[in-house]
Amino acid sequence: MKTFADHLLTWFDLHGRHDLPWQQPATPYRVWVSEIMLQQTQVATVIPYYTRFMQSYPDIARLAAAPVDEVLHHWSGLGYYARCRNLHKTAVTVCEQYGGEFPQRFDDVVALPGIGRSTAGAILALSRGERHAILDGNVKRVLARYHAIEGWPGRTAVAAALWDKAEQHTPESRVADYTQAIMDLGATLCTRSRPRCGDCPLGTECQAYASDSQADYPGRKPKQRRPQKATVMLLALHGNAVYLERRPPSGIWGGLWSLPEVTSAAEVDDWLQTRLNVRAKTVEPWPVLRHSFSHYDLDIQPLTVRLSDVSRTVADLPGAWYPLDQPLNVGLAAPVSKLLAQLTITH
DNA sequence: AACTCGGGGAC
DNA sequence: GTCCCAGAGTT
Repeated sequence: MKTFADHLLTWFDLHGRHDLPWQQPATPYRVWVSEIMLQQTQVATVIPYYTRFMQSYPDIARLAAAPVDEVLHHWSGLGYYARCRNLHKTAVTVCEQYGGEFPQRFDDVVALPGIGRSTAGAILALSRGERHAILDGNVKRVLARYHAIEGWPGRTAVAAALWDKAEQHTPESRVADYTQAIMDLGATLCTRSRPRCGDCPLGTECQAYASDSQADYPGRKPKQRRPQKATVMLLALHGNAVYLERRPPSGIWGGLWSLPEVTSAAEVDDWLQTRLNVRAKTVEPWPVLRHSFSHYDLDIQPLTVRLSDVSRTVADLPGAWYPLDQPLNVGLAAPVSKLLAQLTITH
């Protein structure tokens, strides 16, 4: 009697992905970085970031030694920036507490910041072949269909049922291949829309396929309306430089550099006076830029502000002036990058 | 249990 | 436009 894993492994040898950048070699460090980048992020999006990251930080010691701002610069545009700060924090921890060798015990791995149950399992399974289950978006979809598990996986009971199945199916041998195999199946064949069930090694053992109800699994998240928010971003110009401030570590775009914000155009003069101790020579509005997050829409009103005189600017500014003609070696929020790029063009 | 955290690919 | 992606941390 061939098991779930047997079918999957046979299929994987022929049709799985064997040439992803983090598979050669699949060291704990390289797998770890890939797993963090791949959290809620598609493979095609990650690959160029991963390649650049590995060129700059070929080992964990180099990552730990780098300034967090420089690491965030490599992450800029990838989203979920807490992942990056936790990555750097973990690199420092591993170098200081584990002598630069990634820990091998599951409890030690899952205790590291940014590494949860699934990511810890993936690291140990993929890089060391240890028997641990994973439960990412691919595995959830495959197992929800195979066992016809109803309900949204975000619900605790549904997630628990899926974890149960994930543990049960994980084989004793070839764990690394199996882990890659079930992800590959979900990514290339058991896709969210139009799954290619005719080519699936699981065949009619899949309960969803057997009842032609693939589209019902996994259950959808109950949908909610996105709130609308608005802000005003100031492109405060002093000669060839623009004024940027670092955002607080928590909250949206945490730790990134961004344009200063006010709640309305009427507050611009006030802000310039209190923060920079200057007045505006000209204020020029740009077209509103809509930036959509998964949980709200943000309408950004950019204002170009030319300053009358910056010689009296207060000494201990919370931000800094960045020359527009030089590359910015810091993390920038995506819409801020867009605005600065346009600003550079129009100059 | 619900909320927060990004940006983009696929449709 | 919607949905969701190799999820985790906070409240």
